[in-house]
Amino acid sequence: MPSEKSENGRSVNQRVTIREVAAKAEVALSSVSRALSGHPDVSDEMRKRVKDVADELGYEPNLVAQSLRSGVTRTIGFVVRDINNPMFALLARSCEQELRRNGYSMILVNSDRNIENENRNFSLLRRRRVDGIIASLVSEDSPYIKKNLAGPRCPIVLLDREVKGINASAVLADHAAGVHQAVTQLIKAGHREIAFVTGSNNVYPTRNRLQGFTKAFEDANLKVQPDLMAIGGFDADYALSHARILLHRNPAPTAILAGGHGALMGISRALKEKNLTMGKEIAFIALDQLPYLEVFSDNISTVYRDTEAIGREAAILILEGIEGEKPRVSVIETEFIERASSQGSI
Amino acid sequence: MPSEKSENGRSVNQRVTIREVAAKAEVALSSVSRALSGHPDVSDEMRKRVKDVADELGYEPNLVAQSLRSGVTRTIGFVVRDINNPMFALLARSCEQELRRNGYSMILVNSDRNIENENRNFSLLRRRRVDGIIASLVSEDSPYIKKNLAGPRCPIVLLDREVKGINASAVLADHAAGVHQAVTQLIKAGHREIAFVTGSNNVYPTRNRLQGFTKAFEDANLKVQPDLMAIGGFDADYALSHARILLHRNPAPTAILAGGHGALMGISRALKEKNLTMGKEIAFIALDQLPYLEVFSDNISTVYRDTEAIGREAAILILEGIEGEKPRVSVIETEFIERASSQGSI
DNA sequence: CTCTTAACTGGAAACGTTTGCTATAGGCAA
DNA sequence: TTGCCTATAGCAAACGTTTCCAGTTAAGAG
Repeated sequence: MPSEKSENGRSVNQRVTIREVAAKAEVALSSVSRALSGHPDVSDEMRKRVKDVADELGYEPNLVAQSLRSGVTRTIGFVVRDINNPMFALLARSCEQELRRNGYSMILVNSDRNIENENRNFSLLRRRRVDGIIASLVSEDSPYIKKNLAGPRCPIVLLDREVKGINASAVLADHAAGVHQAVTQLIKAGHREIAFVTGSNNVYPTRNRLQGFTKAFEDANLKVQPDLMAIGGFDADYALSHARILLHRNPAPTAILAGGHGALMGISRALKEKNLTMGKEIAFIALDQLPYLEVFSDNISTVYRDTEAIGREAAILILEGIEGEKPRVSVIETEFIERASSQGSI
Repeated sequence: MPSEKSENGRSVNQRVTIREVAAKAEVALSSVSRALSGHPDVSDEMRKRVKDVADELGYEPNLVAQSLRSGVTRTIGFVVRDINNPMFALLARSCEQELRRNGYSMILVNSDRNIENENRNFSLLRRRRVDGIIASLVSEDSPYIKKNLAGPRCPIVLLDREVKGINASAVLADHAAGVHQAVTQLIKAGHREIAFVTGSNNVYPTRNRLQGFTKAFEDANLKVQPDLMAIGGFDADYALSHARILLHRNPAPTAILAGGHGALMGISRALKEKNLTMGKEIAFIALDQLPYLEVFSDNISTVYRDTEAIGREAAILILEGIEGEKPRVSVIETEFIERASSQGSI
């Protein structure tokens, strides 16, 4: 392994460039470039000669220079609304895997539920000249949204967001179907006071879930009770305060749906305060694929969506965009998985 | 907000360059560069003029070109051994936050517990000319390790790894102390058959933990029982098969320590198979800060380490390295947090 | 034997910045 | 007035690649 030793007299701090390879191989720069990049106009002999010298010198092409010249960075930006939500870790991971399989790297940036941060993140990624951006937006109507989504030559994939007037690709989960199944099941089991804690109404998943929720009541010829729906924020503190109110209601809810990680955190704290156990005194259903749920407790009923599939699909869509294909929307199914916690005391 | 509209006649696909800013402001390229980068040799009038034009045109400097010219990418590579371990999500997140606060981006790559992947990851990051690499290595003696850690001009921070003959910085957790506390506590409570499932011996954390483990027995004038120590792999399957063996032992262990995420997964499955509950028939202690533990069940005793502090510290060390400071090792304390699960049936 | 063509190879210009050096202008001291 | 210094601005050369274009060689056709 000759490339391991610090190459004759040359300083170990200096990186070897294509120029040195060319010199040592006694060929032109352009030939080195072609030989190593798999260009067809190169003789076998030349290619071998160059490759040998490159290996010998431990040449590693400078991707920065390649990017500048070729205009392509082979990098995708991933803007995530709230990295504290473990669902996004799962999502980003599967997405990164798929991208890497296709020769792309990922730069992940976190907006921390803040629109200004989000805007800065987009700007950063543009300055880095990423080839595409996958984004989980804080909201669907930020003042910067037009600027950031209609950018020059940079395909966008939106995650679970609908922004009108933008032709970006998107991966949407069909939350409504799973929620409909779940609530229908609860109703069948005799539940009537079904509470729902979920995010704010200005994003697609909330709207979509509520559609499924209300439709389940309609289909059962029941009226949905508005004061059992806590809509307005994804964070745990919000969920906690609203869960407290819900639990003190009269009549008390006999079942409760948690719309995502934050809601689950808040609700589980509120339940503990009242010494209630999920699935015992109150039926409980979690939305989203929360990795720790599957990992640790196997009795929580869930409206499942395949988060890793979403990540992969996002990668596929962004690669399509880079290839110049038209943006398109991809829908991921959800499914109610019934386990012990949705039984409750009824 | 004039920069939002697609700037007079110019194609929206073309990015505006420093050259166009210079032309429109009727000054030299170099003046634009200096004005925007805060160089001192610029008059106030020039700076204002340039900034106004830059804003007007929506100029966003090309970081690729900047990097090529300046030799600095303001990017840190993060090589993670196994992204499936949720601890790393936590770690990477806090690290990224700290880096970003200092104007750096992070590229995260996953080795998937494979040495070849790890080697490729290092190579990729070098080609991208990252300014530094933070790495959680698969093992401490891969054949590529010398090449990858003694690289040119690129500071390295190792996470929980000791590699001799390399002068890289490192963040090490003092696992031994926490494990010692935990085991001592168990012994005091009357436990004698204490099992330990942990990773392979060729990495620092395992060795370090075992030191704490055996020392606790020595300090109590007891002999550690080698057949209760399952050493050899971090993955859940390994842990599962070994936990099965341990649970069938005679006399059965009355307490069990899980060395990290994989071990915990395996053990919890093995316990379920035998219909045992953590903290009931068998005392249970988890090592590492596993986010889902804190989040979901509040009764698991833990040898806690502040994972986010590790991430921050890694960021600090890598930034020091970039500043040209000498590598150094930073130690993070661990602490036994006693909760219900370590009571067991004794 | 010459001409055409194919198959390579080399030279040099770009990509968008930063930065060292040089030039100009005005201010101030002599 | 002259000379020098300071503050500022411009020019042009890098950074390490890719890629267009032109040139060379050898082979095959006539």
